[in-house]
Amino acid sequence: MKTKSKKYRSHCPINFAQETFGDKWSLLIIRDLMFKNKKYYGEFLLSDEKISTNILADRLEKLENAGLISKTIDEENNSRKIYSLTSKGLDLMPMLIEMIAWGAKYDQDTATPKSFIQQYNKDKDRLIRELLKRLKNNKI
Amino acid sequence: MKTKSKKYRSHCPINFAQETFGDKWSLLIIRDLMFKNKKYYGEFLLSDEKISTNILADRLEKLENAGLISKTIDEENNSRKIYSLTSKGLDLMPMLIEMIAWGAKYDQDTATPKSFIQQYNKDKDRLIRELLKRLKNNKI
DNA sequence: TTATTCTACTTTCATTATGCAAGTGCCTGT
DNA sequence: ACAGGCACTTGCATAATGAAAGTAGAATAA
Repeated sequence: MKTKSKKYRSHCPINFAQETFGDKWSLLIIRDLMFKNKKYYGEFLLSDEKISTNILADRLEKLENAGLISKTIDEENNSRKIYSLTSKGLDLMPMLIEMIAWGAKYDQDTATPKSFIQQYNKDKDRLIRELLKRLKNNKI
Repeated sequence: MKTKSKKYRSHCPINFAQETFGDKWSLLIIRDLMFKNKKYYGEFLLSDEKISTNILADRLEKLENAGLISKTIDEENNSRKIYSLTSKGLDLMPMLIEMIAWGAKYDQDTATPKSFIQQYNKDKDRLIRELLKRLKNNKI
């Protein structure tokens, strides 16, 4: 793990966000951690989009360096690592919820469950609170 | 402009969004259209991040093909094109607002004005309505 | 104890995307 | 007619991506 002082193209917040996770894979890893209860390297490899192993390793390292995720050793199996979201990573949830709503609206073949959109339309903030609670409980 | 039927890696809404605008430049163009009242090719080139001309042309074409922006000829000068957001593009505003809020929170050198964050904290929906109204007025 | 399997990566190399610089071609104003 | 503005294109070097195979240490089975 090399430490490098990152130079940003600008300090526009959108550019900052894009430079932090604006590639085709990073947010899919965040998604797996946030909505699919995944935590192991091997689990990320199983997602539909079929990330390759070298890219996954690279992105996990970058996301950890950016402070969005953290890595710990699994107590039950020392050859296994547990990845989880930091608070900085969890704070992406409102943005991801809006991204899901947009994607669900414009992809006619979207995999988004109707119940999700219903909850989004009914009470967005409540939806976020519930999802955060669910994440917390699964961590035990 | 070639028409190609796009194959998606999956129909997860987050993946759909990432495949549509998940590179390092597309959202900066959307940002310029949405928050900075830009509309000409030459104006996008002036942004702080210094996009190069070939990448800009490529992204404008992709965004147009994806239905996020549209291109018309400037009536006052036929050698000039006007780029503007479609409703599909405008619908990205809630997501971008959340992205700005996140970026402003975690970039200590953020260029985000305090007033923006204050308005965001006070009444998010109102902020979005005001921004949309402002965009509409500038189009006249 | 030895062998096999799990798990998380690395490495290699071909393909694709990016980025700089320079060039093209169509208006437009003088 | 000509200079300049405007929206791109083209060429080429460099960087990122992706598929496949390889490595290394811990766990499990024989």
